[in-house]
Amino acid sequence: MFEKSQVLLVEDNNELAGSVADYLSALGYGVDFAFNGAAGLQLLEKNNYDIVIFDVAMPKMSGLELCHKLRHELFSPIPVIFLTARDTLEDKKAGFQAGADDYLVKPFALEELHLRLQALLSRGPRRDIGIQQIAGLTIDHNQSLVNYQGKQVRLLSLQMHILTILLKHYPNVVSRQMLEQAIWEGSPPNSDPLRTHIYRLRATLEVAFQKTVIRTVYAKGYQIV
DNA sequence: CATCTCAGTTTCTACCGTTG
DNA sequence: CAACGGTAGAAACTGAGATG
Repeated sequence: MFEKSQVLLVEDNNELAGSVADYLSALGYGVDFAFNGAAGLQLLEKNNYDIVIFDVAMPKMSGLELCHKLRHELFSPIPVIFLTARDTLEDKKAGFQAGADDYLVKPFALEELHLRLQALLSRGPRRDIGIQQIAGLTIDHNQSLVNYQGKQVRLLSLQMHILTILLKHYPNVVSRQMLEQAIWEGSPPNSDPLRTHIYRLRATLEVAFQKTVIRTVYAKGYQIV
């Protein structure tokens, strides 16, 4: 059985978004919408997609910025196609540098978009994205694996999330408040589960690597050492 | 040194997806 | 559909550091 491919379309032009979505839905894709980059990012954080289509020029957050965040903050290997009215070499270069896999200049034939989608989907997720080397650790964000001197552990998703946030701010201290905000967004739980998660994350890393990875800075927060 | 606050640890429980 | 295992959150207890 075929799984139907989930597509995220981030495009601020209603008319174009509508026609692309209708076309792709008719072909059997599952299509989600966002009308600006910020909304697109929220959907990307929440759901899983097989491929994303970004308009380059959008309010709130441009496609370039969104793509950059997708690659460097979410460490997502999802294939990305840019749609844009600009067709200079510089524009294309900026797109690929932001992490795009393909680039389609408007106006375009819907069939061409479909062909490019198929080509990218057949290649699957990118393998060069999501590997981070920092503080002596090698982190594979796609598989939630952490390596240190040849030793490897797999982390739970929430543990990985915490580690990712700490690494993002390395070598600075991240406050507990900031972590809670990042993990639970608007509604952090009443009790203090962050304690437990930090504790377990530490235990996991220290058992595996025989090394202190997370240091507590009293009343300030946590930092990677 | 007494007290308070912050952090670490452990245990229990609820929830959810998987499996037989 | 029940049993099971994995995961996350709540709560209680312990210990360490700050503060006056």
